[in-house]
Amino acid sequence: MTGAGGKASGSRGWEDIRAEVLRRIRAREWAPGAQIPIEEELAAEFGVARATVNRALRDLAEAGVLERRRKAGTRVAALPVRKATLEIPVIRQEIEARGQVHSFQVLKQAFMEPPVPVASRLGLPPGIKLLYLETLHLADGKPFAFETRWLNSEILPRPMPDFQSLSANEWLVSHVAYVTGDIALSAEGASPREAAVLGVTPGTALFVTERMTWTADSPITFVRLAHGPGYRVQMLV
Amino acid sequence: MTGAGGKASGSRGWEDIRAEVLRRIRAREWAPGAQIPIEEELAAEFGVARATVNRALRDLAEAGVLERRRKAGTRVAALPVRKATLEIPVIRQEIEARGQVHSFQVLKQAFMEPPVPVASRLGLPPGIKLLYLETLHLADGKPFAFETRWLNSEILPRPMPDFQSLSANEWLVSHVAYVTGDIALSAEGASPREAAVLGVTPGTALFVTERMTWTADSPITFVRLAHGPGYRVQMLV
DNA sequence: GGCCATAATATGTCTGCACATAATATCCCA
DNA sequence: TGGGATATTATGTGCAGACATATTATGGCC
Repeated sequence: MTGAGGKASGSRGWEDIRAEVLRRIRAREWAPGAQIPIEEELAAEFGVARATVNRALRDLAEAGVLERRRKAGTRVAALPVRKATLEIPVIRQEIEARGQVHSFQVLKQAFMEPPVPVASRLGLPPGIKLLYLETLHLADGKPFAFETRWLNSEILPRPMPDFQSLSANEWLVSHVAYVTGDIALSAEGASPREAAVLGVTPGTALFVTERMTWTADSPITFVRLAHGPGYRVQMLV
Repeated sequence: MTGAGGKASGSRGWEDIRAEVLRRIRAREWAPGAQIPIEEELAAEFGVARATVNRALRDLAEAGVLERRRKAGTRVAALPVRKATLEIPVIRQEIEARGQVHSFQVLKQAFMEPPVPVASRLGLPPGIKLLYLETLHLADGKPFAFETRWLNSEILPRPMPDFQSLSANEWLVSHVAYVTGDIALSAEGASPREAAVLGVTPGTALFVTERMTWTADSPITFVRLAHGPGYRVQMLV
């Protein structure tokens, strides 16, 4: 058997169950919107415990293929929301994964009042000062991404980390671990400043990611990354 | 109790266990890279079954917070790969979710040989003909996204669906359910054709998504969506 | 000392049972 | 007939025990 310690007959582990359910959905034996048999029936049919069926169906529900509700049963999603998982590595890893060498330059570092939109999205009162950093990330010495970051200095230890030698990005992931946040992706024309830093002509289409992160109690940072031409984000569905 | 039928003492369900583990990680009681106690010890400590601890730790591992290997044990991810989940709705839903009205125009429909890169990425021999569709999606009558699609006509029923009245997008999700695929996101300057169709000036930064989808046996479709200025993709971490 | 077979170990999964919970169906009474 | 209390039901979660699997650690052999 694939997994464990019971009987087994035709199908084996929960992944086999999942595969078979998926096959029936694809083959339209179970049409979109239709209800599928209850866990007990499936367990009996496949000759496994209900927990095993539950594991398989739960997995498909997480993937958006099934919709489950107590008492109401399980049905095939009518308009399935496809979900893709994006893995957001640290920039250094991203560059090294391409076989290139990562380096960076801190172009600016100062305590400043953030623009109102940044402060309000971080949930901070206006007038408070944050650490502002401008960093250029290079891959094999060529501009890769331009980072502008507002950082809540409350969370920094003293003495403050030296962001000239360790990027704020990496300091944060390894010292303020496991925050929540949101990400926005967009396309924007390069501003004159961005164009100059990245070595492109103003107006060039840049791939921009903006991230806001916070812990339960306090806001951490707002980052904007402007990626040079040719940057692509790949995801598997 | 939160969940079920056993003893219980301090902590209750697997979500409480997960929360407590996460708290210890955030509090640096368990540092990044460090190994955490084995499931049995945690189960004893929390007064739950090992399966419950397993559920909690598995969930954190899926989220990228923990790294688990048989025999090697469980450790806190040193450089956590943050994972964000992107939900890809059908365009109509996306527009309607903004409170706007969706409509679309099919600008072109023809059987053609696809460009070599498209054919090869779909795993098709050169020279085969595919259905090519150009569609402009509108939100409240204003250009929203320009869709160019190559569609494997083998999978279409005859008579062919009328893509003038039902977008290929929606026909596919409800008739060729649950395919796998990949997605690429990028920023590109508008080509003259795209600029004309979307009503912007050439070179304007467009947010481009390209999707390739296939079933186990055969390729389905390649779509490129060029979104007008201001388009943003939001994700939660 | 180096290498391969073997033991040890932590996680992965399954069974069978039980109770919890949420949501729907049903029934009863005004 | 309407509406609220109650029964029913499918999923959600838990427990204990067991076996499976992947790795790592160990030991013996040459």
